[in-house]
Amino acid sequence: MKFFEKLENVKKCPVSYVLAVQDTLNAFHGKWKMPIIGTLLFGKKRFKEIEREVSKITPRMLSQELKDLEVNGIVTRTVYNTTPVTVEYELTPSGRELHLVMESMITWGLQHRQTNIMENLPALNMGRRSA
Amino acid sequence: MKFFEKLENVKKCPVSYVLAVQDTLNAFHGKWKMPIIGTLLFGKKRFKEIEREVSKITPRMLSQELKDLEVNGIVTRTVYNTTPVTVEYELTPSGRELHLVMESMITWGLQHRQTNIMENLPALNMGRRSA
DNA sequence: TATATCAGTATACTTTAGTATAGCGATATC
DNA sequence: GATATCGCTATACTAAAGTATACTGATATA
Repeated sequence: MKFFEKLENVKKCPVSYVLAVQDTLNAFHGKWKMPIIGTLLFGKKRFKEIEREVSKITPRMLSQELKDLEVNGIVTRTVYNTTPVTVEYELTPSGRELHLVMESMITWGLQHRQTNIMENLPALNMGRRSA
Repeated sequence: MKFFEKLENVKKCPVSYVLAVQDTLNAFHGKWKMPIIGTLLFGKKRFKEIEREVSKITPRMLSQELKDLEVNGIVTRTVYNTTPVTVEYELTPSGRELHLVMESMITWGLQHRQTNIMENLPALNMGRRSA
């Protein structure tokens, strides 16, 4: 995927690429999906486990986001007929592949901080996203 | 950056990585930053040019997002002393590097659609983000 | 009998994000 | 003299995202 290496090629950027980017941003959309996916990269987890590990999330938000991720093919939900009921959430293969996107984000983020931390510290206080 | 290749390593994931991911998501945060960055990958542009090329954006949002991107070190703003005044927006080197993140998003998005389009079409209607 | 756990849902609320519309002052064109 | 362009800002609004708090029913533990 070296398509953008020649910047002229950006002009040939097809609609399907725009949709692909949108889908990816959607996977991380909102305040909670990233930490949820992050914790599930460690392995499958139950509802209450995720709730405990994702700091400050309410059950309402967790429930909503897990449904969203399920509908979008990023996690699977499995109910076990125990008492009380056990529900396990696990990343799909596609969901697990998100770690590649996260790696590119880590690379960019680290580089960006390095090149900006000298000149304009205030830049890094932007974080609308940070609670 | 093969850190996550061994999944056990995820457990060692340092705080700086979390911040890096947050910074990157921040760069794309909201409805408009992605299309703005996208259009600026073609080269530097003036305010009105961007307004024309990013469909349906209002000057209020464009102004706000450009400020945000500037403060975050992703675009530069240059004022030329012409009449009427000319203002040019351009991606910083760091901003240009975002195309790597976008590539990984394209790769994931295309793959994800391929593996999901057979089984559950409804999944791809999720798009909260799409206007 | 009282309390806790499981996986959530219900209701009401606050905060943040985005939209709609109008306007600025200087200059250039009709 | 009327209108258009430049790069925005001001005000008022709607819609979306997120929070707070309480609650469910079955079971297990104290």
